[in-house]
Amino acid sequence: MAESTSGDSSNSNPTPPPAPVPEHKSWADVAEEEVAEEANAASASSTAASSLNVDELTIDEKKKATKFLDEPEDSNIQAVTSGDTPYNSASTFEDLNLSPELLKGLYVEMKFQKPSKIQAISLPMILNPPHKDLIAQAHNGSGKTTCFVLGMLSRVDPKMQVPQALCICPTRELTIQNMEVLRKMGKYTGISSECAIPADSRDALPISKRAPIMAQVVIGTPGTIKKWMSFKKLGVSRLKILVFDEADQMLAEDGFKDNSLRIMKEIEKVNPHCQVLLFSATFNDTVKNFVSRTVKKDHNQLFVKKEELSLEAVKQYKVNCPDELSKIEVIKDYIFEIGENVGQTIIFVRTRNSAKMLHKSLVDLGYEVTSIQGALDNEERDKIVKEFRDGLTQVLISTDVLARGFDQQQVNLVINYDLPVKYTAEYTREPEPDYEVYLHRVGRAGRFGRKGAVFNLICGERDENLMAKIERHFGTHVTEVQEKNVEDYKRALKEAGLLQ
DNA sequence: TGTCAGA
Repeated sequence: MAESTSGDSSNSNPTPPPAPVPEHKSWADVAEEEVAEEANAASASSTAASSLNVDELTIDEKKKATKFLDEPEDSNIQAVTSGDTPYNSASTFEDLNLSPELLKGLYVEMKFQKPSKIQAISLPMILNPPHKDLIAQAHNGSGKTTCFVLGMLSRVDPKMQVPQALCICPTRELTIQNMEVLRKMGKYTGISSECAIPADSRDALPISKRAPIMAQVVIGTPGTIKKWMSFKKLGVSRLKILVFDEADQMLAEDGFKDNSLRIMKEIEKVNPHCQVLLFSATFNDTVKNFVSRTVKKDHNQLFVKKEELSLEAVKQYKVNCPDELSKIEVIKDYIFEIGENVGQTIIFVRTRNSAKMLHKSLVDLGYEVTSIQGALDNEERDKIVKEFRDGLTQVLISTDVLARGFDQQQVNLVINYDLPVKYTAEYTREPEPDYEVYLHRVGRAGRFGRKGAVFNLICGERDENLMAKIERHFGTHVTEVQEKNVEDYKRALKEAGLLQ
């Protein structure tokens, strides 16, 4: 059984006996506290975690009193490192032995000054030999992308024109977004890259007639990557680093598990030392347990408590609506009316069809909105996202295609037209909220510590229960806004910092 | 049900 520095690896004492926990915990406090939890969770199945030693990473909080780029200073990230490889957190990008070209990209193109907290901790683990696998959880909008993009760019040997880094994302949109970051950051490196997503239908060449991929970095969606690999157009024998963005979804039973595992195994077969990075803002216990068995045994991991994940920057509200129609009225007569100038808005719906219907309803009422969902043509999807990014549209209706990762700083308002629900085969049971999706949706607002608000439109007892469970899960209170009370909405938006 | 694809 585990040896851990928390001193107690038995199940009998899940909470160490510390004094009353102060509001602002020091790193070490949390590390110890959580290690015990971790050990317990892991003990159920004898996983890798059970043989981990815990190094409390030496971060002198006081020395680092200056604010990190984007994360709450007191955010607690629990690090578990395997073996005895010591890692020092990086207080500057210079600490990381990056090439001058990469540094230039970071400072000039990205306009970064210093690593965010997750970057400071994870980058040494990613970049330093022996290049262990890493499972990393970090808050929404905290700079996860930079971590793995930097990892990929810095591992590529510029002299070899073959794929050396591969990143797999759940959606086309996230692939494109990540590629834009990579190209910007790697602008001065000369590293080549290619998106593995379905091409525009017109200039699509059959895969069998395509030249093999030479690009050094490939980012794409699972279907296309699998296809390219099976047609031997994407060689993986020289891969040094494999990244799963939104890893919990990529490895979830009802997500992309099969595809992801197939790709991972294929790579492992020819290339057992390829470093694997798993990044997400969320890892529920089931997935957490599974992924830690999926990667190599001596992996490192970073986790955040779920209570800490709900961004304080984003205020959460709920509106009880007597029926579906009144949801539309709430949106147009109150939220749109009062929140006219608060920035861009994303309205999340559960199904493709409701995206279409709500779009039509709002357009019929004279509002300029667009909508996106997976049934649209790829060209159409790209166009709608571009228009939204360019600020040509203010309101975007979306299924959960955009729930994760979509980074648009002007989005200050998120409306949950439908609450996210976990799909369960046993529909006899009462529905469970999808906590992870909820958190990801909320995270579309308040990017990089900006202000934001989310309105949850509740209809009926079922929704009330779901909402209550969400509140309980994250340990937060979601303020109710009276359906037809203008002042309530105003107060909410003021409180969120979106209204004078 | 939604996310990826393709028979």
